[in-house]
Amino acid sequence: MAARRGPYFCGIDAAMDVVSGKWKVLILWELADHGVRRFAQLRRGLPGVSEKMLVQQLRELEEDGLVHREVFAEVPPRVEYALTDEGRSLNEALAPLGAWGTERIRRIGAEKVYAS
Amino acid sequence: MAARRGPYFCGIDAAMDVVSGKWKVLILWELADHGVRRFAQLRRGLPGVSEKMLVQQLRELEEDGLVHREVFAEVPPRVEYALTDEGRSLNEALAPLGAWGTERIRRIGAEKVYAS
DNA sequence: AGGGGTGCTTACCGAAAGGTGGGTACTGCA
DNA sequence: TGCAGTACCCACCTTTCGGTAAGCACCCCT
Repeated sequence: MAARRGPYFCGIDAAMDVVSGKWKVLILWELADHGVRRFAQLRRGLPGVSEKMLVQQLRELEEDGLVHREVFAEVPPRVEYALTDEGRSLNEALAPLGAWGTERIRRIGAEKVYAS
Repeated sequence: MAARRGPYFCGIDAAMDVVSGKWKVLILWELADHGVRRFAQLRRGLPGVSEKMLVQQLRELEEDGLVHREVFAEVPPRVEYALTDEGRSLNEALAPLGAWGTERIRRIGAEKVYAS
């Protein structure tokens, strides 16, 4: 990921920078839905994601301050992911876009196949 | 561009599909700002965009029904671009995201360099 | 006659994104 | 004994994205 972080043309540009990545918004969505999630739970919640991609996107979201990562020194290892305040506010800002997309799916008839 | 158009996990997924592309949201923004724009006007309004990319992104936005393209059989040729109703509604859905991005820019201090 | 503007198209190329398949160190269960 | 689960990391490879440069067909201005 290109790690731009500015300079930006405008706000949307900045937001898109942080949110671009095949799984980012889906991860945000999943975390907003369930609160705290473990790695394997996210993996199961996002059908089709590879482990590499999931790690990568989570790390980037963490770097950008949207996701909080907490490691428990246990065996077997446990790592929990949750949204930060900024992540939650981003999700709220994404909500209208999600609604628009849902409307669009309805219009063009592209059904979702995966259970949420 | 991968031309997915479904199946989607959810609304955001669908919206992101339509909006992903380096210049798409900027084009939408520009058209929302000025109403009708000609090719060269858009080009000048988006510093750094190449002609190829601008054509490509405009065509995709047109295919997705967000932008209306009207060709006038004149010489020199004239082509006008404008948002469709769906494009306008997408822009409205993007507004909160834009606001979030602006807030974020303020927080992390990544200044925009280009005049809007 | 030459340069610039109009709105594109095509070919090529490098970089980046994303997928595949392996390995790790440890435990619990059968 | 051997397989599954935990949460990753690594090297490699392919696909896609986006940029560069050129051409086109016609016009106007100087």
